[in-house]
Amino acid sequence: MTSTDPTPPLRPTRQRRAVVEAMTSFADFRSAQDIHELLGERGDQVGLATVYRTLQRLAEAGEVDVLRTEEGEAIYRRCSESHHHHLVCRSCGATVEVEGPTVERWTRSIAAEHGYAEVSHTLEIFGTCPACA
Amino acid sequence: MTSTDPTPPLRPTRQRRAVVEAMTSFADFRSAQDIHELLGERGDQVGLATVYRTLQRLAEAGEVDVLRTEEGEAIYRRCSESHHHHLVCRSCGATVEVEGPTVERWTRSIAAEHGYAEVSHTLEIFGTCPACA
DNA sequence: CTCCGGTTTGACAATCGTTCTCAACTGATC
DNA sequence: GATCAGTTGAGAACGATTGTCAAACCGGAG
Repeated sequence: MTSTDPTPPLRPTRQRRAVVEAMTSFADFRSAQDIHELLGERGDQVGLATVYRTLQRLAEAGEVDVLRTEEGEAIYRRCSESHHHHLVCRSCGATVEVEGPTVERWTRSIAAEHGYAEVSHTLEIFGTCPACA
Repeated sequence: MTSTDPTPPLRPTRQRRAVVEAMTSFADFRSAQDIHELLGERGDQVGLATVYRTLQRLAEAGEVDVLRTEEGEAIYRRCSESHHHHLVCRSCGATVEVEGPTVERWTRSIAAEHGYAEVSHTLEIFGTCPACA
């Protein structure tokens, strides 16, 4: 913890590039397995373990968002860098990134009111999108 | 789907009572396995599968809240009946139920703005409680 | 009280998403 | 082209959760 690199150099391998690229090919949340399958169909053979590893890295780096389905499965989606939330269609998965000072302020004040520090929060909105209505 | 009971009668067995009672003995979120263990320590021997089943029933009935840990594990906690959210201590798990019209209004308006209907949402706030600070 | 049919239980197997292992491989560097 | 840390992938291992199914249980009818 004194002088070692916290993040060792990342090599831009064929597999990593393939995963990153695949992430740009859809706009909703997909599971690691889905993405693995998608890669296969495209002809980019990538091991399942590698897909998991890569998604993890991307998530840590804040380049993809991770959500949990009701069943506890992790699902991923590329995302913008700033803090935001999602409005997700329950039926087709169509996702809109949303943000706004209102919630941020509200959560902060609620936390402060109870003396909680280092506040973070998760918020997802679900609904039926216009196309699926 | 025509005349069958959607919810067959629930029998108040020893096991079910034990689980319900155990749920009142702590205020933070616990995993099914934790609760199973807790029951064992108390002397209330209940099968793990039964604990899972019972917690599921309770959750469906809205008598307990279910959350997912970062790792995807389901954790449970008894809760009040009305819609609310949680302010959870990252370090000790101490939980406060919070609510307020602000977020409810905000999510509704955001959803409306994008034409999403039948809106619901999940929101959890994490922080360090005063005792752990 | 006893019998009966549906409910519940629990030990154990089976799923399934995810992570681990480890030998083979790759790419940047000298 | 030799070197070496970072990577990969096949398959085993894991851990939470759910399914299976025979035995135990319960409450009402007789």
